[in-house]
Amino acid sequence: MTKNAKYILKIINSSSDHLTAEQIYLCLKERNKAVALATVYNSLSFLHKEGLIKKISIEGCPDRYDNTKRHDHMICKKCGKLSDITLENLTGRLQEQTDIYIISYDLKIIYICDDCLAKEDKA
Amino acid sequence: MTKNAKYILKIINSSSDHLTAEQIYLCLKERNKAVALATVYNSLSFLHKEGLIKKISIEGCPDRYDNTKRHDHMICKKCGKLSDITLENLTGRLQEQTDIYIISYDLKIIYICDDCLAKEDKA
DNA sequence: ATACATGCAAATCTTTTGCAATCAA
DNA sequence: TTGATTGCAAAAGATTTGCATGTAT
Repeated sequence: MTKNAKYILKIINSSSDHLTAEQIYLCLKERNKAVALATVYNSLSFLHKEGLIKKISIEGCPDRYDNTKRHDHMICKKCGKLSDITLENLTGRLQEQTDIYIISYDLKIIYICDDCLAKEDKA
Repeated sequence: MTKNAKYILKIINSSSDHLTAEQIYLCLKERNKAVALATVYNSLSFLHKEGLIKKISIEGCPDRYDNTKRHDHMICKKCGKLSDITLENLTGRLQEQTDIYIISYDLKIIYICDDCLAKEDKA
């Protein structure tokens, strides 16, 4: 694992946001650890391949990177905000419904966040 | 709804595959309904905005377009093949676990398809 | 006549790659 | 010294946009 990959992993694991490659790049720069954006992408690919980070693809947005602690995601239909949610043993519940062996899953719940609900109420 | 959008919607609804914009473009060409790829994208955006089609984003692949009949997806971890699966009232089950009002969800189950399992067994 | 739909090319954005320079074992 | 790591620029691939033209109401 390279020095840069380590920094990046640390950033991802210590952030509660879901960072894009660009944000991670800027974050490294701020900490005076200059790297090329291409190197960030390369390191992210490596970390992802090794299963050390999770990659979240959302249509129309750059990919986001997340820690691997098990949790699911919710996306606000209005503003696109991404937040975490943890559901109880969903793999088990899914597994009950199919014979196929489920390795893992990727769930995004679509909802409307409180901010957007408040805005709607006003209108 | 424009003429092109109608054709495209028909193609998506009558296909059991999950087509990319490019495939839809080629499909139209075959049927002698020439359109520009940009127009396909524009029509797809429109259809998606109107909720008439579903968009599936998978990392590293072009987006795929799907009919809106409720069903979920499985992705083979090895070969990336995308298939359909229908789960019983998952929204209800999810809703039991959270107070947030769930509009819908997007689930991808990660598994290993039969073909890839067979290949693994041989090796 | 007006507003929308189209085709084409060019622009954009994210991500990957090639290659030369650098670093570490 | 050898091979991996980096930075930079350029390429690649998917999607969007600008604009001039065409079409339908």
